[in-house]
Amino acid sequence: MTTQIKPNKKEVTREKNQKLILNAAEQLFSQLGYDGASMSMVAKEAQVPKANILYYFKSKDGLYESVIDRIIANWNLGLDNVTINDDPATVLYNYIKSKVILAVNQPMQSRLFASEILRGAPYLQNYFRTNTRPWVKQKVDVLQAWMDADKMDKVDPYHLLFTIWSTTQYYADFQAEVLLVMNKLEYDETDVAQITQSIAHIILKGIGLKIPEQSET
Amino acid sequence: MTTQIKPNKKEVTREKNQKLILNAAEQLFSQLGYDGASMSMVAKEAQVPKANILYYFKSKDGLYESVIDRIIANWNLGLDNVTINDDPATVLYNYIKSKVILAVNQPMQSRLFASEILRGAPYLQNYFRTNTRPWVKQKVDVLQAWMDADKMDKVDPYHLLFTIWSTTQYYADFQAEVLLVMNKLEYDETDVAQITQSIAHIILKGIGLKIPEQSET
DNA sequence: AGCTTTACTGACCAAAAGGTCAATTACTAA
DNA sequence: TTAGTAATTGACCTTTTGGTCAGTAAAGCT
Repeated sequence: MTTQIKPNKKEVTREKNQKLILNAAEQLFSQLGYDGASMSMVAKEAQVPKANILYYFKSKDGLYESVIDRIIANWNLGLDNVTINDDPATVLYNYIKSKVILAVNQPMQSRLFASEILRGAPYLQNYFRTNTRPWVKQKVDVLQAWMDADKMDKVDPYHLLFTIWSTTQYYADFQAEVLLVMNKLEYDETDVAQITQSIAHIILKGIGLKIPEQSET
Repeated sequence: MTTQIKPNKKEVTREKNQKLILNAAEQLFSQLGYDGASMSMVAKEAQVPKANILYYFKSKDGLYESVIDRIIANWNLGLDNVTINDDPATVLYNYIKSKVILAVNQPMQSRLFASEILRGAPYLQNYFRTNTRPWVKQKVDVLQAWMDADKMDKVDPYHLLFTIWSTTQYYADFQAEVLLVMNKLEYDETDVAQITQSIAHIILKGIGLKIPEQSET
């Protein structure tokens, strides 16, 4: 008898409930912020007794951390495996494009991070230190190498990354403003292309690159 | 006897106290958000009885609105009196520069707006509709005219404005992230110039302009 | 000085917050 | 089955929340 994959009803329902709770919490936290969302709201939204949430996650802080952890787990900073041999224009164009798509289609997570950072990133500090910082360092090195090889303009690589992040995330975090200013109710199908085009034009040309002809993902 | 400018002690102290309260509230709201800051915190920070705040501002909402109103009153969207005859490079360079200075030196207000917009801009909707939207429309027209006159690249003027806003405000709203990633404790004197230079290089070149040699304000 | 009116505020309140816990229900394994 | 254990949750607790109000102090006016 080999150890079977026991279905274990307990674990199954627990995992199901936890997912339910985390989904509700993610939505509410991203919509109302940490202080704006209450445990009872989460309980109601997830259709689960409040005490159950506390039982699973110990505290509101614990729940919040779990929400953040789950997002991080599925988080892809992009630009994986870039090397100095890659073509900067293609790489950066695809990066911008993917970030715009994320911003328009899944703004919740971006907003949760944004409100976290606005408050000084109490829960993300560690993540930034141990993950983002090394990641950035690595990309900065590649960018610097491209610049040294005269493949692109010499600009501060950190600020270049911030420029890409800010311009793309803006459409998620400040969606309300963008829509109000443009007098729209929501983004439509053409917007992703339009936004990508505008940002890519400015940034790529801005660092001495050309938008690649046809870049398939 | 002409009507004198009566010093009126009552009004004087009231105004002084209100300013005290508004300052404290602005700081706390921008730091902790609407829900994160409580009336008693504001009272303590302003060194004023809580009931006094309620007496002046009716409710927490009222206080919050007053804070926002005061910021808006001193708000300058910049780019005043731009016309098609101005030089795009100079105008945009100065605009970027002034926004970076603001972001680095007075991030509080930017953050307050940011957290407001993140939540769907419940209190700013009206402002955006009646002020920002017309302002943007006007600038967009000038930008469009410059493009039509081949003074700069043809890009969507709305997205160009968003690009300028996002890149500059990023250093205020996401200061915590920027500092963590760059491994700094705070911005130093050289950062303003460095940031301005990087952003201006990318954006101006990105729309076919050159950074003006020496632009004094 | 005395009277009126407005400005203020300490004490209080109901509601909602996050969190605890004892009692009750499942499951599981023997 | 059934005993044992873990999962669940209704009721409850404390603290804090935004907000009220009756009483007091302070101007202002004549």
